[in-house]
Amino acid sequence: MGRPARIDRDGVLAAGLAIADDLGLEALTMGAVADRLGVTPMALYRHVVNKADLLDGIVELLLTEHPGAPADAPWEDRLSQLAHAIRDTARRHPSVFPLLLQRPATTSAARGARNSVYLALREAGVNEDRIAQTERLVSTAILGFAVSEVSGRFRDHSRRQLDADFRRLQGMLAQFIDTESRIG
Amino acid sequence: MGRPARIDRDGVLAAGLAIADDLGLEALTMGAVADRLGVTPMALYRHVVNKADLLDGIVELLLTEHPGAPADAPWEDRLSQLAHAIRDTARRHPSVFPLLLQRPATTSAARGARNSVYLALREAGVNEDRIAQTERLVSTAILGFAVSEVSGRFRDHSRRQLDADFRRLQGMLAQFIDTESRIG
DNA sequence: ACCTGAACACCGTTCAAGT
DNA sequence: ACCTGAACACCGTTCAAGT
Repeated sequence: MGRPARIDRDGVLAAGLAIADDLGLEALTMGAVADRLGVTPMALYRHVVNKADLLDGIVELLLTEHPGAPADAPWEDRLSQLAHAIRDTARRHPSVFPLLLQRPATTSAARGARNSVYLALREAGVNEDRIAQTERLVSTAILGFAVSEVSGRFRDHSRRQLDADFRRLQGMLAQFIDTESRIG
Repeated sequence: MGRPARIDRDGVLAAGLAIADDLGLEALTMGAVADRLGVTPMALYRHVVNKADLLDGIVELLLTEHPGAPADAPWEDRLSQLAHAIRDTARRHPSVFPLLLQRPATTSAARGARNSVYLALREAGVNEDRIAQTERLVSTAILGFAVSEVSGRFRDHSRRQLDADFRRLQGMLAQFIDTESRIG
């Protein structure tokens, strides 16, 4: 006989993300998530297979957070917007974001994000058989910077300085893409 | 009345690193470290203040692992050697290495590594007031790539492909430094 | 000075039992 | 179908006690 579910997977993931954002990754326990949902820890196991699955789901949330850039803007602007969106996501979720650099981007949300970059690089004139490699290097540089920034590696630097660093990083990547497109 | 110490801090850190290397970060418990040293977990607390301190110490070990590049080689070679040394360290310690991106590089070992890059950039002709920023971007790109590689983000790519990516990354950074040196 | 035994609060996870 | 109570193995950490 069915009982109406009081919690669901999305709710569990959202509660977990909120805890990590507010209190840090080590405060993200099954008990804390359960408390926030008004339920016992054991109830969570119907909705996530274990804590690793919970973490995977939370990281996946980050990828679906921002919509893709408008397709009509010039590719330079779209790439720049994408970079800023990544940086903003990192700032909103400093505890969870670093995990993005540590798992294979094989989910459909990850593929979607990657494809936005592919489209822009194609439009930039990068040769087809160089696009995947160029995307890896560009994305890795942006992610690496965002992780460093939100997890404290640049703790001693001002926001102003980090903004300047980020602009310079974007300049470096633009130059790189430009060179790639000439190799064609 | 003194009793000869059976373990010391360096031994504790080394044992911890070995466990993380062999069995992964989640196997790195106070109990596992103690077992490896033939001692009870409580004995560790005389040599590390707590588990966070143990982790900090282990990460610090990574920085002192490889000696600086020979100072007489041309700066391009020194920078390239440094990049390869970082990548090698990442491969030797895939579980612990990602933490490097997540803490402020304020220890003396970190300062030493950073200074090697400063020297090379100065020799490359980068203007003094641009050197620190250039170092941050170059180091972050290398670290970000190395972390991605060893923690599974590029799981689906062959070693051959990743070697090619790394070469391309170094090319991008060389071009960047070249541009910086022209701005002078 | 250095290590241990006992003890505590907490954590992830299971399983049978309740509704 | 969904949640809970009881239970288990494990974890980090403390403190007083042993040598």
